[in-house]
Amino acid sequence: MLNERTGVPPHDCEECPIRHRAVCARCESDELEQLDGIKYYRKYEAGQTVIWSGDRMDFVGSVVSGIASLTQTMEDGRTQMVGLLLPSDFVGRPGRATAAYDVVATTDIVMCCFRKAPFEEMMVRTPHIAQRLLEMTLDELDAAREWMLVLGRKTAREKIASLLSIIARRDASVNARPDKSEIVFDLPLTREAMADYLGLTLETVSRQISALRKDGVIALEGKRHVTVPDMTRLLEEAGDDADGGVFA
Amino acid sequence: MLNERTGVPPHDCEECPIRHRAVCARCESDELEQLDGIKYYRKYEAGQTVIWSGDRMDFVGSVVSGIASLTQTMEDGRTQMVGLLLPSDFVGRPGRATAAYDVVATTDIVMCCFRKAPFEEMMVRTPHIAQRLLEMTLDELDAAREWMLVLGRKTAREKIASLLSIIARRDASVNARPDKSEIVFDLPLTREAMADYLGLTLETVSRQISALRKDGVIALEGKRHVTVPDMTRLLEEAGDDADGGVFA
DNA sequence: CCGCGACCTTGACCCAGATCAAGAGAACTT
DNA sequence: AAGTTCTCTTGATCTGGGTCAAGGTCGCGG
Repeated sequence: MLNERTGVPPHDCEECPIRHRAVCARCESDELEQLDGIKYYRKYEAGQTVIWSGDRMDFVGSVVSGIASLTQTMEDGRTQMVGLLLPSDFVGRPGRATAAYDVVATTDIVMCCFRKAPFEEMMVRTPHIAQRLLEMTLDELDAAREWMLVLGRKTAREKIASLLSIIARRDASVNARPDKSEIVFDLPLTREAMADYLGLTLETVSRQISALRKDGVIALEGKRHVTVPDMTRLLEEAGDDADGGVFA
Repeated sequence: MLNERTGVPPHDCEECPIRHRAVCARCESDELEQLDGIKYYRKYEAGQTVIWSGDRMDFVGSVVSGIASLTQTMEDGRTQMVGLLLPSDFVGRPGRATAAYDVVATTDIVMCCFRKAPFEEMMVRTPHIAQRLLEMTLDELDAAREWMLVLGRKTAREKIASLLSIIARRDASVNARPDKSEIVFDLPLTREAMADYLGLTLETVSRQISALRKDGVIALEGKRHVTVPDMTRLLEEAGDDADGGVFA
């Protein structure tokens, strides 16, 4: 659902009917057009749970605005975020009846949903869509495996730098500023959410962010507004060589 | 590529043309039949690298026998295994020109390969196959995310128990012994490979295996032959409730 | 039979990150 | 404006697992 590796921008609507109406005003006619009546928008507030793991899931859809997360929880309360859902990311799995993870709105979000049965019918009629879904799922798989390296082998500092890189990159693809080399964005996650994503505690997240600030790798205004003066430096800190890794 | 979550046995050939000739002698006529000439078998010895990350990859295929692994490596040598390829698991990604990870033969392996271009042509002609591939990719994605929880939040002991559970389960689905409740199998991985999969060092792996043996959770004969007297106990040690988690 | 190399085990010590604890901002209610 | 709550920071201390080091076991080739 997240698409860090390829970083496909959200507006490639011609070849991406799924993302169509959810994010792109340009597209006016499409297969999905015929689906009106089975398509609906839905809003959730920050902190609300969209679906609980194990629940019946009778829709698929994509995030229009805001950020949601996929989370797994153990009985004793330990939690691990397994995916970030940014605008244009797809939610739900054709052919599966129930949700495998909790989906939680991290900020206020709007989702564009399709009832699952008709969507699946359309998938069978329209091979194009199945192909596109396969493509997207492979992207998600790459992102998940990239993240396994982060979780298994990187230090806390590298983990933070990796996360900031990904967010910076996603943000940059939306708000391109070709004139200036520095990248500015707002962190869409609390320290706790970052910790859940990185397999750390929130205290460690806080300390490492402070350390990166102290070392001039990033600058902070308030708690959430981040400036990255030198992206190459941040990538080095993430343990990726500048042109490989997450940005390949 | 690995399929821990659903644990689909390797012989569902009627609905799984991809696995067809690679693993199942029953299937005699199929789309893939027509592909002879573009299909070939290949052997690798334990330790050999099948493909290097970044290399051009002009085939797809599946593992017939033996075990291979998908591995990522950082410049400084830290490595993380991101997938285990057991017999019947699929390798390669339609639509991608290069390999994203190193594929290494962990034991001697035989692979059944198809040249990629004709395979992709067939995929377009045969929607059935695209659907099946999507299904398999979703399974892999689930397995990868399951593993993110293991890497991010579990203790060393839980990690070992999780890995043993997965191997026991895969093995059990092949060599079902309905008469006895205890499960017996040979570890197909060195301590170092286990460490790379679990995000640990080989010393910690060794210590935790010793601890599980001392506590009667498993029994060892030699270094590789494992007996699990009580699977429920092992699952508890893995931090999964007995009927949830990896075995869901 | 011996020596060698691959694999594994165990011990001693150390450190990155967890845990526990205290408090500071900032955005709300009332 | 004062309280409340949510979020974040920072300090002090503890510990799980990493690191370094020293064998042990087994299979293989000479």
